[in-house]
Amino acid sequence: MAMKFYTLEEMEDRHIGKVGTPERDRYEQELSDELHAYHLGEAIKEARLSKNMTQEQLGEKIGVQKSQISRLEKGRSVSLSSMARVFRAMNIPLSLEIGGIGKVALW
Amino acid sequence: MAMKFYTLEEMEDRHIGKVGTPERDRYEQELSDELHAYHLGEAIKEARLSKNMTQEQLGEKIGVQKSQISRLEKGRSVSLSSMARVFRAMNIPLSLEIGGIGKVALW
DNA sequence: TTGAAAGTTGCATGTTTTGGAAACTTTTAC
DNA sequence: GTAAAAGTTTCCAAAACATGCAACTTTCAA
Repeated sequence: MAMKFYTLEEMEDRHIGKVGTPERDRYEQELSDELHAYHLGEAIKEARLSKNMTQEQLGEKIGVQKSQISRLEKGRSVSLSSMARVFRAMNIPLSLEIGGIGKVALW
Repeated sequence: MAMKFYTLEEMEDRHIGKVGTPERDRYEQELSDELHAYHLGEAIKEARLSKNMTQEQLGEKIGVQKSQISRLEKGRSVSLSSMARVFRAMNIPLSLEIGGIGKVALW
């Protein structure tokens, strides 16, 4: 008995919605959010290591436990506040760059 | 009867904690978060206007009501996801610039 | 001045983040 | 190979966010 196979795109179209619909945009947004959270976490870690700190030390600095730092570095959707707090503690400049508009310092 | 007056700094020291303590740092962090949220809101608005869109149109684009856009522009601590979603909808590049580390594209 | 369009706010509610504790796992130095 | 240090994960409660909806206010053009 022959079986029909689908491409990832076909499945996404069928189950999430066609490209261009708000639902689909939302889905792709979430996907990329995770990717970015990942990168952000990496960045935090890189920064921390560049300052020769352990998660615990960084945690102390901003008043949270090391587990919290671990979570941030693991990058499960890090908030702007967290980012700002962490980089500020390390005295590393952090800003948002908005194409054609300008930069917004985050701390 | 004479009355003692205090400077803002004195009050902050007394009621929130001396500068340098985690509590105090947290407090000042929150203060600046608000400031930034404000700027971020402004930035969203500026971007939206630069694209000649109403809050309602932008809302439609990302699948939320105009009230939501209003709130974002009013800027009560906007999340990274929101920022990304909004600027992405307007096709405006958005990235985080981390001093000495690099840039992280947010969408 | 008035009606429509644009923007803001209160309320209710579901979701996401935050954070501490403590257990568990991985890495590192002897 | 062991013990300590560093990092991760789970459990769970509290705070912060996101949102729709509907009423309200402001802005603006005719």
